[in-house]
Amino acid sequence: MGITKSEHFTDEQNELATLAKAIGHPARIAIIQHLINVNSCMCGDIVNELPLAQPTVSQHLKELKNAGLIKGNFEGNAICYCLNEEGFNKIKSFFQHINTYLENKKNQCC
Amino acid sequence: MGITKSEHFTDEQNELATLAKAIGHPARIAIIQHLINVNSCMCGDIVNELPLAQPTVSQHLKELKNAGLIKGNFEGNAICYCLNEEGFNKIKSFFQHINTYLENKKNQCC
DNA sequence: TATTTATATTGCAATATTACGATACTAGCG
DNA sequence: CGCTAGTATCGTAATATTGCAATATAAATA
Repeated sequence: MGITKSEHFTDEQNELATLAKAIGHPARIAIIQHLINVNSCMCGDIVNELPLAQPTVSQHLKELKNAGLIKGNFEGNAICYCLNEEGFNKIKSFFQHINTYLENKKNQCC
Repeated sequence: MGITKSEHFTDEQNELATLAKAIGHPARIAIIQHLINVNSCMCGDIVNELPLAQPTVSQHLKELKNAGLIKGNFEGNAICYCLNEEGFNKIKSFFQHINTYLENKKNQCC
């Protein structure tokens, strides 16, 4: 139905899913990578970096912001975007957990 | 349009997005967590663990499998699913890159 | 072979996402 | 104030995702 039954899952599961989903689009991956490359904060010229129209980029930025993966500060009439540690820290432990498990597993199955 | 302009992005960006997208659903997070918990491989009783109907679970498993995050082996008439290191390793370096960046950044902006 | 068990596939309805043109909003500048 | 540059929001079309009932498939077992 296109509707996710979030109420049946734990808060942690829903939160991790929201974060992963926000990352799950090539344009948003590109935005994250670009924010890492231009070490100092970037503003709206992210639009120039992407093959997408300004409203579309704006929408992607909004989703990353809502998920807590980036933050944006007003600087005059422009906006300075950068990565938000908080969001990434939340996913970090999830993947660390998986990696630890996979390292110890040693093909017990499959 | 619901259509992603994948052709405008790099293979790496598309691949990372596909992986993240596959993880970006609470049911699929739950499946991954369950596969970690029951250290030995699980079969179809994942269905019993989730508040979803069997066809829905089957569909989620398929998506995780297509993304390369799990694999499934036939064992008699049942199927043994487990995590697939390959898929997780691909995301690993992406997040490590981000973490290294964030650790060195020290609030230069925003 | 018929039955059971385990899983996948099909088909469809409901909803979500993606993309963009048009437009609105906001801050700085002349 | 009027204008411009930078962003956000609205509205809408196209497509994707989610979920499930019904059904198909496959292996084991009686």
